[in-house]
Amino acid sequence: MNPVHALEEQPLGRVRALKIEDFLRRIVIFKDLSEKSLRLIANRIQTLTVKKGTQVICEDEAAKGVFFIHSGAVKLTKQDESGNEIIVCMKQKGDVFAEACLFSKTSLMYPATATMLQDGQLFFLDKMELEKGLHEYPELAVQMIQYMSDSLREMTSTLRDVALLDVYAKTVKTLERLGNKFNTSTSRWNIEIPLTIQEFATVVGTTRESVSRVFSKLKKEGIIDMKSRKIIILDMCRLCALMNTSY
Amino acid sequence: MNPVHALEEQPLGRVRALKIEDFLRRIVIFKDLSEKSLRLIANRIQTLTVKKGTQVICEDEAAKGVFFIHSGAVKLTKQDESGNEIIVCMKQKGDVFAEACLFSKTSLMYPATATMLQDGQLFFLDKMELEKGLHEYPELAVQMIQYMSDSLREMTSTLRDVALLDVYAKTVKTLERLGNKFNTSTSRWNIEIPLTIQEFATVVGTTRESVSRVFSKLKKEGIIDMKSRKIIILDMCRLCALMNTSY
DNA sequence: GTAATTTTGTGATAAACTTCACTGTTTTTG
DNA sequence: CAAAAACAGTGAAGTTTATCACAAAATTAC
Repeated sequence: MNPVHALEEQPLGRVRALKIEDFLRRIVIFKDLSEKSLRLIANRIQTLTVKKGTQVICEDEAAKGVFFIHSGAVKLTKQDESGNEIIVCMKQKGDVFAEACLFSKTSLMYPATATMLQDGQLFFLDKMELEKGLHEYPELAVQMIQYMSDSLREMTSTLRDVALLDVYAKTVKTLERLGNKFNTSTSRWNIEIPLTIQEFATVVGTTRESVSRVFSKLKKEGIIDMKSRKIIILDMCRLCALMNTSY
Repeated sequence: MNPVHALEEQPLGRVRALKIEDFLRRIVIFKDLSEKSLRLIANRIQTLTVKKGTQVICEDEAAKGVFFIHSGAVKLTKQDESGNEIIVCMKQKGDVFAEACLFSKTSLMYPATATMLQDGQLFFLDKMELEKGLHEYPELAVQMIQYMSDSLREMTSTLRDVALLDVYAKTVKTLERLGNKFNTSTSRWNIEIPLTIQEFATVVGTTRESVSRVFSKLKKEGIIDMKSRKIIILDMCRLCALMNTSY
């Protein structure tokens, strides 16, 4: 029933015995936690190895706990009654998800469905354990508030874009946003996450055909390119310029 | 420059001298705070009396602090470059707003514009003071996390609706949502906040004309009514039923 | 490496929604 | 309470976007 139990739990190879704390340090909300507190939390953490396409949690399932991404990427989606989907957020290494279930009295369910976009490893922490931790370690609570502040901020901006912009502008803005978030030091602006046009369209909140048409234009102008499910932004300057001009 | 300073500060009549703590208790995040902690926070609180239509904060203004609503209602809006507006959230007595500026390193600006929908009184707390409080009082931090969890949850649902539903369904859902949130004990499902159709349309994320057409239908069917800027939901059952049928 | 499967591109058509224009109604203001 | 201002209703026209259909390309699986 619960996907978490269905997932293969694996001790991070030989590394686990060494120091799971070192991995937790890379999670944004744990970065400033004291050694001692971190060790106590590390004891409660479960490690999960998950393949691309696996649905980690489902939006109508009882919320058991919170996830941290050690590697890989995750899309958070919601559906309407007819099964249409929107990606409300994408998360990557260092991020937290399902945090909206903390202390929630509004609902005992997860707020969204989470699906792996790449193979990766997740840390899982039981809701009650994390809640206890937040009570006991103010540094942790502060980090969580900071993380949630940023999430709220990002989401209000997304809401504005989805509600007010036309397909062309939304697509360009999404490209810019993802290019800024999911690049690596070696690839300055590429979106280092495998995304089909279909999936990209559900981030934008439109159809694959509409996105395909916009992409065709941008490719012709030499602004973007696609190689093996990854979007390459060839000219970020010109891409940004598109948003400020009336096209 | 800063609206906060431009607002009339007024000592809540003769009441201030008595106990501002009693008023703070009605703010959701302070409800379980210890007497002592609450008293310390109360000392830092500024009280503001604000008229309907006043813009309390602006989305491109440096974030000075967080607001709590003692009475009245507030709309939080964002705009795109062309000046089109969307209401990302509506808040009422007991609620907090501008909380997304806490600890934020992403931006030093407020995340949205806040405008009074009714005359009311607000409490203002400097960002740094509240951050200090969150470090010192774990109960407060926990309440804040809970509040933010609920906000995140609500916002992801809003995003789904705005992105996936058609105007008719969005309008009906918005009616239902506001009816559940802004009623009073005496009026079971009415929206006890003065809203023009124009404003309602910016909550839904569409034009006033479109909402007007939907409202016309719903009035004709005896499901809703409007009296002096307030929406009356005559038949909540039938309204909800509309969302589950293919109309 | 080839077949099977999935994904994509694009024209044509249809539907939904916005915009415009204007009249009528309600609310506010002095 | 009357005049002014703001807001609302509605048809018609125009635009944008979704949907459909199908061929082509890319990716995955064996």
